[in-house]
Amino acid sequence: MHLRNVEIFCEVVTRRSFSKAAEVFGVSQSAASQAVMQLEKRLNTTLLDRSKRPFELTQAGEIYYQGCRDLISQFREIEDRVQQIGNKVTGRIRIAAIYSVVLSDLEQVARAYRQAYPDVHLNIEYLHPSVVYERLDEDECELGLVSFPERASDFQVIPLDQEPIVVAVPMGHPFCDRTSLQVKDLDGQRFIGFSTALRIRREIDRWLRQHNVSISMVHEFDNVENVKRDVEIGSGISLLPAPTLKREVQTGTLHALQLEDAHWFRPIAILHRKGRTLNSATTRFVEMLQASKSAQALASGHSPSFATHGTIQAGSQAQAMMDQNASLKPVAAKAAARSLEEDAEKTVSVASLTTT
Amino acid sequence: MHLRNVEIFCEVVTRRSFSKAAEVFGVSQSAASQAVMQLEKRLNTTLLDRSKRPFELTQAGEIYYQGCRDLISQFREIEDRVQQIGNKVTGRIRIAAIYSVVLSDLEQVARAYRQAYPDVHLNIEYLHPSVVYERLDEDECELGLVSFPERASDFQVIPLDQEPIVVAVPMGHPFCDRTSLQVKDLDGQRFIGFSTALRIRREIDRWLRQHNVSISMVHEFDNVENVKRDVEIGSGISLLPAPTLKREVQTGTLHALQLEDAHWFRPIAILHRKGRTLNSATTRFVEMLQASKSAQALASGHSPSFATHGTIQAGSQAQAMMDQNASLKPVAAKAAARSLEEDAEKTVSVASLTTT
DNA sequence: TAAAAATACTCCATAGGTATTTTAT
DNA sequence: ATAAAATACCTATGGAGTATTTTTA
Repeated sequence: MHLRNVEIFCEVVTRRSFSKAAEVFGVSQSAASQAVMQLEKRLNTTLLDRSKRPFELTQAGEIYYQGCRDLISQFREIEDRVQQIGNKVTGRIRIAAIYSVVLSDLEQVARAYRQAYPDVHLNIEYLHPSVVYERLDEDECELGLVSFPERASDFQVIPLDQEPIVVAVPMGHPFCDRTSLQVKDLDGQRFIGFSTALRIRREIDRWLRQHNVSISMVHEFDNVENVKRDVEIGSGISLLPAPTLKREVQTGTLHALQLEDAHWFRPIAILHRKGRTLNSATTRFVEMLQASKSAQALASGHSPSFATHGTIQAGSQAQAMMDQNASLKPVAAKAAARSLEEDAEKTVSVASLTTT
Repeated sequence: MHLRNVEIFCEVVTRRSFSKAAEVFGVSQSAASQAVMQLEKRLNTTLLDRSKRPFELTQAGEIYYQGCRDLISQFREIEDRVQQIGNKVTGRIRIAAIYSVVLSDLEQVARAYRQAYPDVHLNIEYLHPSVVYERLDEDECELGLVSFPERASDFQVIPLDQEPIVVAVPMGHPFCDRTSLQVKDLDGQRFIGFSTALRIRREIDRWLRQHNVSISMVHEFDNVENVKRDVEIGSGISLLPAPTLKREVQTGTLHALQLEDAHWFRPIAILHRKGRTLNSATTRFVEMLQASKSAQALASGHSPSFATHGTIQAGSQAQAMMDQNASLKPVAAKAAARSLEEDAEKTVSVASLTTT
């Protein structure tokens, strides 16, 4: 009996889907189906009630699932402990990130990480904030990447970044001539914003209120991509975290303006369950993320948290912020090279934890 | 990665031998070797230091073994819980019995059990008493069968039987004419006995002393088979538990005589670790063992513990005691038949827990 | 030298893929 | 009608056996 079948079963159950689970493990839907059927054959029981869609767990399935979930994570922990002796990094990291975490950033770190630790199965999913918290709650991911982290008692919060909030304006907008604005300039503008369900919207509302600025919210979206598209077609302007505008500024489809007299930031943080000790693979990923942020800060000549200290930079700072990522690549690449050398000294072929 | 490989690895470690472990799992030595090597390949580590004989665990191997041992028993427990829903009995029972537990008895129950629960992997080993306790201590067996159970605080003691002690005499011995003896008749006899390391020897010594009978111990052995052989060739007589003489009396190579004025018994008990809750397979086995004893008692017209109540039977009681087993067969067979029917109603092929 | 484990080589079972059918909404 | 899961079928991998070599005490 393959332990992998048990893993697949658990994934099938948590995802309530064979195909989704199959995807996670990089196998065909057929394989996932067969894996579960094999378990059922071995136990001579039916674990899932397939007469419903989505399927339901049978009593046996419930017991099996509850038991095996723990078991598998225990097993992973043992394997991790063994690997630590040889300073090897293997295992699995599942990351649940909010949509608006700058993809290029995270993906760049991920690429570097995969190169540095090819034996780690790294999986990143971009989800709605509430789903990210769900995933963490259900122990279905090792790390969560969120903005405005809620300080729930059972999550460990690791601050990662403070993203400056800048003004996004469409090309051709009167503001385009300027490189920075005052908050009062925003008064009376047509705004594209986030839906009130999102924390960032509530923060922005609060900030504007504090500055006695009133805007007219013409459109609301629950994700940053739609906001940007709407700004691009001239529906209005918006307040957005600088890094989320990187691509649009580079391609010249949007203009970003710094606010001179506001120190508004979107805090980004890494979350993980307090109960579960992070395996070394995950620890390394966190370190790499933090390192990439420090490198960015260094390159742009300020600490990531400079704003909280009130230092105000002059000139086209918003622009500089958006170019931060340029510095990441060499740093990550170096880390990757070093680690690969280390591995090469000891071994040629390294079996992957989850694919063998 | 097969979970079975982990099981094999653990067995290899506890037995400190690939071949022994292979035997336990009913596979070739080669397979056991390959199983461990596969784990090592997956972990990309060496778990065993094979440059020593017997091999030693590496640091990694130690960690892996310690972790997996628990894990596997947890996994078994989960599977057992799942099976209990369908009233199915699967799993593994490893029994460590002392040499002198009447083989025919235990083996008959085992045969009936295997028929009743074909999906249980039942393994019985006959060992020196001290090794039985070791096995229990190391959690390397589910049940121990011993005589004169030590009441260690971490073992649960289930009394199973009280075997009457009878006098074994060779054919042609003066006692052969008689059907029973008095204790005083033993005075001055040449005796074949157990080595003083065995509890039964110390008990017999004590009994004889209490009756002011002195014998001359001419030979000592640490197992009952040698004692019997020595009595057969006329070296002397002996005091032995009645059931151990069954075969010899039937084949007429030895004579067994009851003692009229002594109520000497060898208590047989089942032991198991208090920590570990018995799985249902093991519980059933215990029940079947107890049932077989009750059936014997019924057939021979007395309760197994009758002697403790002082009832003395007349006539060739020793003979009757030795025929007890005759009644076991039908009872066990019936139980087997019933259970097979039950299973047949639900399923045709049942995968074995440990062989799939 | 003897016993135990590793290895070479082989065969067969089966895991898992693709393509298709079945099933539940 | 559609999306998802089960199934049929096929292939390639690898699990496990026998026979042999290697290794350690």
